[in-house]
Amino acid sequence: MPLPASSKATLTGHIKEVSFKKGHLIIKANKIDQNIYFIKKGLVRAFADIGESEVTFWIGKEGATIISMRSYVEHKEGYEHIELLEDCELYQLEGTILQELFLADIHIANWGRKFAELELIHTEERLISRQFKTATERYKDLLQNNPDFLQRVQLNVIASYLGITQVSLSRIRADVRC
Amino acid sequence: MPLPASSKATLTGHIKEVSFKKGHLIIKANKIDQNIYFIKKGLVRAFADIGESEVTFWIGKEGATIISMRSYVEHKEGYEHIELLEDCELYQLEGTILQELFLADIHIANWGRKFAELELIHTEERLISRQFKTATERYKDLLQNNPDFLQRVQLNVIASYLGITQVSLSRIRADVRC
DNA sequence: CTGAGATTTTATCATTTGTAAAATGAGATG
DNA sequence: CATCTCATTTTACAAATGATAAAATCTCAG
Repeated sequence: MPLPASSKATLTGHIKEVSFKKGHLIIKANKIDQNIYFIKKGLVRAFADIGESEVTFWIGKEGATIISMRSYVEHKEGYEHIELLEDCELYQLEGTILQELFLADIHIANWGRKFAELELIHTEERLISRQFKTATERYKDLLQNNPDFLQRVQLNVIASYLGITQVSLSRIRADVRC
Repeated sequence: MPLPASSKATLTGHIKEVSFKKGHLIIKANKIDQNIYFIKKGLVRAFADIGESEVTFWIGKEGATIISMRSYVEHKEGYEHIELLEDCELYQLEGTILQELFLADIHIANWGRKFAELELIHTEERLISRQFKTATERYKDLLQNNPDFLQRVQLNVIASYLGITQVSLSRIRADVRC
């Protein structure tokens, strides 16, 4: 979404650069964290605790935006942890400031709208593909669209992201090789 | 999302009421349709053609908003058909007008932002639940949250919406009865 | 280099879900 | 009422995936 120079300056004026080590939990579940981060360098996953286990439902790399969805949208406790899978350099923007900017600057409001809309399409497409594609097809899609994830992310996380067990993923990988 | 009276008046000024019969395809896949509809009365589903079969990935009733997601967001051909499951009364707003209003009225821009954000949370939660809940749990959730869907929607559509076959759904229903 | 711990793969069996076809039910129509 | 059509359920069998445990492989500090 294009932003006029003045709005862009307003935004960047409130941004500071931060970096964290691999393994750091930048956002914790069941807390309100309205901060928004943009990944300059590194790799990150969002996961939710489900009873004993955890479900990874999002992986982001350079260029992606990190938020606690429910904190950002509804100012309530989020359901996800966000963990750095690599050492990361991030741009940080305080959520409270962003909320004010949304109300003050129409270009920023539309930029925020576009962000949510694009994420929405992306999530909806994943939901649809989950609905009719086999695990093997989903793996191949990942291989096609984000081959670097396979190099950079542990397979148990990939398996969770694909909605299967690690053992199933291993079987699929063995099949695909042939 | 609260709207000041003036913005609300602007919006409603551009709205017209329309109604269609059950079975009507209000939005067709592979076309650009930027219109946005609000359901006053009735029931609607969105589905995508996948080879021979179709995947229902959204069901909306009174109060819901109907759009062709990719048309609305990216002004490209949408991937979904939207079909009326009952006779419907709808409020219609032309997409091109709405896009102009987004750029002209900051309150409407933020209203549009909020809409996308809430849809996003809802879709993400469905994706997560799809990732770790069994088909039986998803059926019980639907029973809990939208019991009327079971009365108003055919079971083959419900099955598709839950991401299972109609046979599986029938098995689950037989189990749940016991 | 070596060994401990982490990660990945294999093997086995149980369970879930899919496919196809038949049986049942519920309405509509003549 | 007889029949037709469509929706739903049931049955039988096949395929995919899950659970568990064990083996193989990889990583890296010492």
